[in-house]
Amino acid sequence: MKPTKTYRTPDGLPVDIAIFTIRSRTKPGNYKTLADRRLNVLLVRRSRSSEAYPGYWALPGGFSDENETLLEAAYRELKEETNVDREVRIEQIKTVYYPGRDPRGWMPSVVYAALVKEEYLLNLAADTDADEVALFDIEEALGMKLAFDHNDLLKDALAFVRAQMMTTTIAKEFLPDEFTIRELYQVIRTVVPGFEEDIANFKRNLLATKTRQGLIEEARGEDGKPMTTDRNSNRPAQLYRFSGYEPRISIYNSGMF
Amino acid sequence: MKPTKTYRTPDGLPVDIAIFTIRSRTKPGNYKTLADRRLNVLLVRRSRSSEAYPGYWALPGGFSDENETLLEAAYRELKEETNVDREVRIEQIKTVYYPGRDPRGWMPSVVYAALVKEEYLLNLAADTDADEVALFDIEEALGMKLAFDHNDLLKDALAFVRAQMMTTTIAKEFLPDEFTIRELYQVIRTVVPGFEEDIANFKRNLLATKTRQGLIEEARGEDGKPMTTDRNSNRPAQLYRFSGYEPRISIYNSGMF
DNA sequence: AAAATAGTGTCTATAAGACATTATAGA
DNA sequence: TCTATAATGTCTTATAGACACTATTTT
Repeated sequence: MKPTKTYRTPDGLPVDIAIFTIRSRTKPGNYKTLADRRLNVLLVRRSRSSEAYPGYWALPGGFSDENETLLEAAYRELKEETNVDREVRIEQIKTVYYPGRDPRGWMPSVVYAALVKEEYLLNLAADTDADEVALFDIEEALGMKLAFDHNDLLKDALAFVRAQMMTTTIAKEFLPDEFTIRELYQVIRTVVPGFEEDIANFKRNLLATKTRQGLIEEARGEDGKPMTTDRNSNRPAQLYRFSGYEPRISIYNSGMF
Repeated sequence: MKPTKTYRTPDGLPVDIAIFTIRSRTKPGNYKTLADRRLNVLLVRRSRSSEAYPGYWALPGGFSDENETLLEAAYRELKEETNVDREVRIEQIKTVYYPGRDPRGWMPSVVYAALVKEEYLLNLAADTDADEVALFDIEEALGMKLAFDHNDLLKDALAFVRAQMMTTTIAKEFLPDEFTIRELYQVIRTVVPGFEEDIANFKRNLLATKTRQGLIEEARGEDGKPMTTDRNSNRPAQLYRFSGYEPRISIYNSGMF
């Protein structure tokens, strides 16, 4: 029941944001080869001793104010930390509070995850203020002792992104509009290492069949000719794009519903 | 960036909860027949003119305090509204805030959904306080003008429950441990009307096959004999239970991963 | 030729979907 | 005999999964 009470207006709701990106590193070698991809997360460090966890790395965050939505606050955070101002997918993960989660007192947190293309983060260091900002391999970040309960929050955000990776087409947030089968495959595996498939079958499963819409389709130029790329190999590879079909899957019928 | 500021501690975070149940109504007639099932949601009405929306129906809600978790607050709400104190599945849906959502000022809300078995709600009226409490057919509730933005919150909670219904075994929250195929089918259809399958194929898809684990399995008594019920029909029907297998589905391979 | 990725082809078991039919029990 | 649900059976066809093989381009 909503008790009758007089409200003291709080200053704003804390918002923390796990900013994920996939970094590609081209392997050295005499031949063109597939880049290494690693899932990274952006962390910040505040050294001021006025902070509760001085010197600890933490998820970036701040206070939403009463003149903005929570999502707007998340975008503002993203902008402040990375100077990224473009169309970026941001998902609300969860809201947490439990007694003692912040030594300063009553402090809930609304956690968001942002999925950012690597290219958008090129000028990362340049655009942030005096605080330290860096990208970490996700495994490394999970192994660090982060400020507050940010290890838990990061774990939750990661689980969310993993689940989304398998059930939606967020893979596109980490890929250019046109991509090769192996790039897509690699992005999925980067986020969900357990995923493993025969590439040939993988591809066949994604293209349209007689009874099923395709998740992806061949990219064709204006002339109607198939588009290819040789960025990953000497032999040019067909480019694909997502078809726009977003299947809704179900455990109760093996098809879509 | 977390600004350095002094915190005024808020009173607590508002929590609203959409309490869903499926009500069965046995159809009159000379022969035993499948009960009608309807998805219902619990709403409350506060008439005090001190309220912001006096006389409007609303999702039950209240303030979490700094000595409890948000989930505990949701369970407390559930208990206060329905006197249900048992194992009930509660899911956090989302947290909302935008300027102007509450005329009284800065007022976010953490929204939960609870899935409650009908039997638990038998003594509903008896156990609540002076405020009006009632169950509404979901369609009816969506058609009403609810207090605040509760129409939106309800819609979100419903969408969440529908998605979960198709991708997890929450159907069990609305069923006894042992159920017939048609009961399960009916529960799913009650929540997701678009779902439609040939019952024979539906059943075959849920049982184990040579290459796939079963979602459900035949219920057998201690003597090893198949358990049946005649609650829906004159001819006894086989009872089933969920096997405990929770498939994780993916759009990238038609099997599970 | 070597290296690396790209792409094709084929075979088989299986299960999905459509549909028809039979069974059971009580009124 | 009627009503309602329960249960079984069958046929066809697509396709998932396994695996082997060929192709292309640059160094």
